[in-house]
Amino acid sequence: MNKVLLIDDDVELVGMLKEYLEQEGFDPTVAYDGESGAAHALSDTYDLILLDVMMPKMNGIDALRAIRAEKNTPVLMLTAKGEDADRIVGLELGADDYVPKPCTPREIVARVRAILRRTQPADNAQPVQITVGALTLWPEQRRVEWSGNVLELTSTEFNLLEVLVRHAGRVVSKSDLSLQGLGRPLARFDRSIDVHLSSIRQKIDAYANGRHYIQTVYRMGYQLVRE
Amino acid sequence: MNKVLLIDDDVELVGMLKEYLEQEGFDPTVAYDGESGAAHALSDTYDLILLDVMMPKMNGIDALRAIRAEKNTPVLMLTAKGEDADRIVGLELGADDYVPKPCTPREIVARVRAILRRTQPADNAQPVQITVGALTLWPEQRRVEWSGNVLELTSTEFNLLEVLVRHAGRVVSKSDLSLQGLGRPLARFDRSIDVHLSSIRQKIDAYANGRHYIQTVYRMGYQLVRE
DNA sequence: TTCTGCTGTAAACCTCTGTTAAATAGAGGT
DNA sequence: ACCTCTATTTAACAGAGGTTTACAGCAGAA
Repeated sequence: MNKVLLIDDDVELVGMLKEYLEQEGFDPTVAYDGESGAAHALSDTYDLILLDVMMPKMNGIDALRAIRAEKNTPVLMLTAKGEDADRIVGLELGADDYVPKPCTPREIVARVRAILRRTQPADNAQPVQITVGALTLWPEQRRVEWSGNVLELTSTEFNLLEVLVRHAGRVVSKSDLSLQGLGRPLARFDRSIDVHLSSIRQKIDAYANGRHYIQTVYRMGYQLVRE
Repeated sequence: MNKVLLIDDDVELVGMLKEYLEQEGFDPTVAYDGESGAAHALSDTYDLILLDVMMPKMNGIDALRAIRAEKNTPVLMLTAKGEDADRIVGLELGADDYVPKPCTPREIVARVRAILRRTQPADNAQPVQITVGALTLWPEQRRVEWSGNVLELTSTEFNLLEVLVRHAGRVVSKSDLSLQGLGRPLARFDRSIDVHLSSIRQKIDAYANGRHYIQTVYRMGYQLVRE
């Protein structure tokens, strides 16, 4: 359930929108001016903030500025018609999107969904970080560390190690390694996998003392041992 | 699904653009001259019309005039190089925007989205701003910042970086980069992508200290690292 | 043990990428 | 038309990365 902070002084709109958001499976919190809105935004963690531009006490621009000074929560601005200048200011300050008012709750929720889709990857998304023993691997950064030390791998070496890490503790056949790591089926006398594994091992050995973390399983493939 | 009418006699561009529009979730209809284009526009209801200026039978200006006589459908004009006068006329006649040719499908779709955002704020949700790590990109304004510093990119460099940003954390093949960023399929010995990437990297390196944010994945493509 | 097929690794070889510079193509101005 | 400025593509070469080769060492079977 996504927490949404709704900052707007239009009581009627807020009431309607809050109801609509609840109905659509969100968990909305409400603030009626920029000051208390910003306070809420900073004191709690929200998945998204809906922020009106025109408001008493502290307008949306200043509220956004206050929020952005400390947090990076996605913000969707609600702008009244013809506030074209504000639109640019809003964008420069780092609002993620804007909806021109007047608009229906349906339109707003569509935007909210779009932003959340971007900011929080769906469930089927892969983990950001995979750790096996002393080895930690970040697929989206193509980065590997062995107990804090960065391993300087080439891209193919990284691909192969990634496959092994994802199947840690199980034997991975050369055929699978070739398919997933090199992107082609294993040919009859192809020794590439062996050669790459050899160099990966050498790079790991620089930090691992003695133990062999990548084991060869005769005629079966390779396996990354998990502690 | 937004219905888009595409009126242009450039068969190659139309083919590519149609495909691209479908891919991006639009429902394109095609006409190859002004006369049949205007007929389509008047006989059916579209959310937007893409209209080339230079065409056989009836040019874009006259087609626009014919359409505007009866309908108020948003129109995006495609103008060839140096048709400066035509631009103004086009806008005076009530075109909503124009794109100077040559341009990539990507650029056109960005404009289409911008217009639809104004005319029907709901469905075509597409955030105004995309942030990946220290990098923030505004597709509609064709503007990029690296932690507050504006990156002065050329048009092609921007296109390529935009593609990478939209696929942040995943590898994008040179073939896709060429198609989406340069608007043409990758040829056998084409090194353009590499050269552009090199200069984008240099511009980023001015602000990034040491780390490589655009990684090369040997034989696969490039990947923008995601924090 | 001895034979056979598999694996480890270094080195040769070849392909791909990074980068700079030169050539080409456009756009704007005179 | 011609020149100028800028963006993009092509060309060229150095260097990094990947594959193949070659040979030594190993594992398992007879």
